[in-house]
Amino acid sequence: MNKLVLIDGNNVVYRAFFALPLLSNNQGMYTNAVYGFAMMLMKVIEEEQPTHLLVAFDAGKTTFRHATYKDYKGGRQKTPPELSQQFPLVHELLDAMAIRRYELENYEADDIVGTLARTAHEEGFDVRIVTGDKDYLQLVDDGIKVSLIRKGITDTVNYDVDMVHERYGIKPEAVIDLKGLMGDTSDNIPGVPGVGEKTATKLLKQFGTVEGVYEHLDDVSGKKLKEKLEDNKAQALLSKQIATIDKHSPLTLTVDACAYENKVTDRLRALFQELGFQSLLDKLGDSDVEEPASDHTAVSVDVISHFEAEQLVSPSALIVQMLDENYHYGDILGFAVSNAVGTYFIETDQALHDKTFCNWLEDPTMKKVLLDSKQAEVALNWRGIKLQGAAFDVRLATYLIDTAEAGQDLAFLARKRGIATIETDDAFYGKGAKRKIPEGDGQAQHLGNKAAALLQLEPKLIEELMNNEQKALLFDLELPLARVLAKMEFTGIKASSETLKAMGDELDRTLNVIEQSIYEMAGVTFNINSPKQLGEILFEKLQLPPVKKTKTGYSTAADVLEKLRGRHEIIGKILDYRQLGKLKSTYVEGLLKVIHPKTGRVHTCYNQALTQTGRLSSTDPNLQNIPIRLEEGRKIRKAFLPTHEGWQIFSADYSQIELRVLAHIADDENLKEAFIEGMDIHTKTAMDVFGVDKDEVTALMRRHAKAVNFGIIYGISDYGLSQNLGITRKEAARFIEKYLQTYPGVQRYMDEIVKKARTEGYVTTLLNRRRYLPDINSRNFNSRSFAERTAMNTPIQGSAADVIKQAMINMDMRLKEEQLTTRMLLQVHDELIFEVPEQEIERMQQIVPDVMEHAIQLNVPLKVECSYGPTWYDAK
DNA sequence: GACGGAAATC
DNA sequence: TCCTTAATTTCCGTCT
Repeated sequence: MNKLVLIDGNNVVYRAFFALPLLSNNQGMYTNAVYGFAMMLMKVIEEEQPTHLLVAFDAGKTTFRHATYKDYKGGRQKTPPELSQQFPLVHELLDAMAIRRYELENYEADDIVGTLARTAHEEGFDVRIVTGDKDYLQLVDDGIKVSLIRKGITDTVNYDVDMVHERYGIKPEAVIDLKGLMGDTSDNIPGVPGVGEKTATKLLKQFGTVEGVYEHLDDVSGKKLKEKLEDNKAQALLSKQIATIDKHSPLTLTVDACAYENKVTDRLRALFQELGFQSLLDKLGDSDVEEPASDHTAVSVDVISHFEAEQLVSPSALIVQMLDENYHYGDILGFAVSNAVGTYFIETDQALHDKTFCNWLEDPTMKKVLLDSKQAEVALNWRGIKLQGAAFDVRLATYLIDTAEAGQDLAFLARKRGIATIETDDAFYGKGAKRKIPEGDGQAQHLGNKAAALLQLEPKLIEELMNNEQKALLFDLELPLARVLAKMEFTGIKASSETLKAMGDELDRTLNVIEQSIYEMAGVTFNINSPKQLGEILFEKLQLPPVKKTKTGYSTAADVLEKLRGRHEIIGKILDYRQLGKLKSTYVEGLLKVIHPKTGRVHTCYNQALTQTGRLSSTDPNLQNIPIRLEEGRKIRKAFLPTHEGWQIFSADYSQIELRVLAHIADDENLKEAFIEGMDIHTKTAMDVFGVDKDEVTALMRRHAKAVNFGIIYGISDYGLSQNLGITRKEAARFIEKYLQTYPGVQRYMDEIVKKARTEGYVTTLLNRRRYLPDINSRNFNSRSFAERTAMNTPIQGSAADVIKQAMINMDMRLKEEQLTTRMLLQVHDELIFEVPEQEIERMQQIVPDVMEHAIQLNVPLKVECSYGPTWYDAK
């Protein structure tokens, strides 16, 4: 049987808006009404399994009802802008779900619903109406049911004829009479003053309709009531008329046109992603149910076995497709090229043997638009091809425009800019274990689509960058940096598996001993690595006092255990076990797995378009968190060596770069002075804050000053500082106050940057990197506070990232200019690692500080400290 | 396969 | 009254 579901769009969207807190996505768009509406839709579709579906909206401000009664819906509050903004999104949602929406000039949603309900009912449809408006109950009939939203958005009561009778004591068609008598404040319908639900129901039970009441007015009991009815006859009849849903409105669509197929489209996925609806995205489930491929064949793709020179013009978009995230190891699945001449797909083997194509790849005058230029360059490098002419990188561009877009699939990036022709890689190849190349030749089309989208995206993205004043940031910083990083990654750093294995054996022996003593102290054997089991042992069996809880049980985090250290000797053992276990599994075993079998080197992947602050991140392996703080861990660094005998590992790190950047941005005289005078910054802070002379600064004072300095660049809270220093919150608050008095420029900066974030919605770094902070005006204290701290921190951390990125580019050029054989290997946020032949050490000690300290001119000096040794461990 | 807890870095 | 210090990655155990 056919089933039609009709939804009063306006009503449900309103309901959702007021039922949910004012959510927003990462771009600051309000989304709560859309979210609630989507939830409701998905629930109804699942429960009702409709064959036909329509969402009706009110059109414009006036309807035929205003002609009869000019105050209809008068006195209503204006729609808040936070809500009206969301209606276009609701429309987009419905389009993405391929659900019919409809509005009709002069008519309200209920007239559309009423008319369709009637016609569909006559055609034998089962009809279900979803709304929060009780007026709709007048439509209830055999085969027409109304789901009335009670509270929230998904809590509904289903009304059939019996249910209406049970609740109101009248037949559904008498609902209009009820309203005629009692009125409706929300629609500004007057009714009869003094008649409420009780009286109205009683009257209708007796006389059936409003007209019936007036026909038998004499039989009405109660003198007062009779008078009131008499005086307001016209108003009662008018009210009934207004409350009556028009079941014969002049619709321009038929029930058939509302046919609905429950399909999950890429477009919907992309929209949910854009809106940040992760939970709904998960609900959509796997992407097996896809749009028909025909939607993705708009681009005509030539599958070729070799290129003619005329087909490779400049500029061209180039897709170098891989499946494996790790481009050092992964296979290239094929290439696609799209340009003014056409769009082409070529298989990997044929491409790599095609002279014309390879020459084109290596020709710097032939401009290429890429999705991820570093990935392409490194992958080709492993195949002996030196990619040149990488003129544009969509990944980097979109990252700069909005860091929140980091890691989005090309399909999403393109769709957002009106190019809706491609599927996501996850949809096309499948994700996780199911990832594979689909049967048939669909891949050529998919990659062709991607290349064509890249080509179209470039001018749009350049315009967006221009509007943000970020063109220089892309073309003079990130894009050149990608070339430098590609080289560093491909070079890799030599790692000794012998050293690692020896350390692993040593760790195993120690771990075994500790493990046994822990079991002995506990009296049982258990899995020490399981926080759950460990919690039970410590806090139940051994009766230690729990300090902190997690969602799932007792916290056994290091800072918690540290507080229990004196209570039981097992605590120290557990901390040791944890520490060494981490070394063994992550660093010894982890690193052994990623030493390249052919090169004996470790090739990390830097993610240049991920962090919200502009820093790089490093994966496979992460070489930015190799231990250094504790000696046991630091030994891991002994496994990292220079390529050649007699060479050195050379390390150069910025001293206090973030505080220097803060001094510059805040333009604080006192803080600047400290750096200009070359003082120890923490001692200087201690002097200023405690008002003592240099030689009066105690170790404790310096430690406190250091903690405040550290906290200040993270956007401090008094609570945080008190935890860190083990002092009371009040004392911490006084510290901070004192600090900000000492450095009034910093205070001014903190105030201004938060204000700027509030008005502009984002903050920027020295080189115009941007971070949006949608939560800055949130009513939720925590979200807002977090956004405020982020506003203070991001310009500092991000500008420091700008500085070192510029330094890397300059360093790369300088090495070339001076024709050195030294190679840059790693970047660890404020530190660069090189391998240097003995005879170049002296030169490097001059060049590196020079280049790094002058990467970007600040109004305080930058300072770089260098060191070197036969292994990374010794470069200290 | 997803999630939470823990730990490593700057 | 809440709740409370930036940014990451990796590993392990547990649950579905």
